[in-house]
Amino acid sequence: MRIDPAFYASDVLEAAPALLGKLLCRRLPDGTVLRLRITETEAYRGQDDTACHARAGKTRRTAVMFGPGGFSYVYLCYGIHSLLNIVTGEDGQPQAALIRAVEGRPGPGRVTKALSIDCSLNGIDLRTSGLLWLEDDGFVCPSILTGPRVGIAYASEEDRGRAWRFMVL
DNA sequence: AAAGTGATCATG
DNA sequence: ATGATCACTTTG
Repeated sequence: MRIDPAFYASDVLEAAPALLGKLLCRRLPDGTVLRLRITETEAYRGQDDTACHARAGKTRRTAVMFGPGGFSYVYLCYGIHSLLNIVTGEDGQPQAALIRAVEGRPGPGRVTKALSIDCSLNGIDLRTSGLLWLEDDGFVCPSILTGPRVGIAYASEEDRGRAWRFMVL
């Protein structure tokens, strides 16, 4: 079943680890439905987080992060890879959880490749969309590891040190 | 170790 | 219009 809409309003520091074990679901243009279990996420939290895209304020690209939780934030990284984030939190607080890996697909670029996700899926309402959504099948992760986020060398030392990366064993 | 790739955003 | 900057992957 689709996850509770209220889930998306929670703070990203709760939501990002809670996404582990959930099913990322995608209906392809040909009608095929793919379901892949989330195994790794990272939290990006607010304008004070120097690693977060929202740090410089609201722009066209980051606008969806400033809205309420429950929407997709997809952007192109390094000219090649589309990266998928789940926007969380209340309206006005820019937060999102990056989906870094799903079962059998380590790497945020591989996740979107496996599910055929690109920037055209930015801003999707995950609570109602038939193209992209999340499901909870009751699976509970046996244990969760945390660590520093990846690829944010430009962030402040303090923010680089935060253990906002979450992975299943 | 480093290329490859293109949207994005701040400059002018 | 131009240029720097990337929440990555693959190849050697």
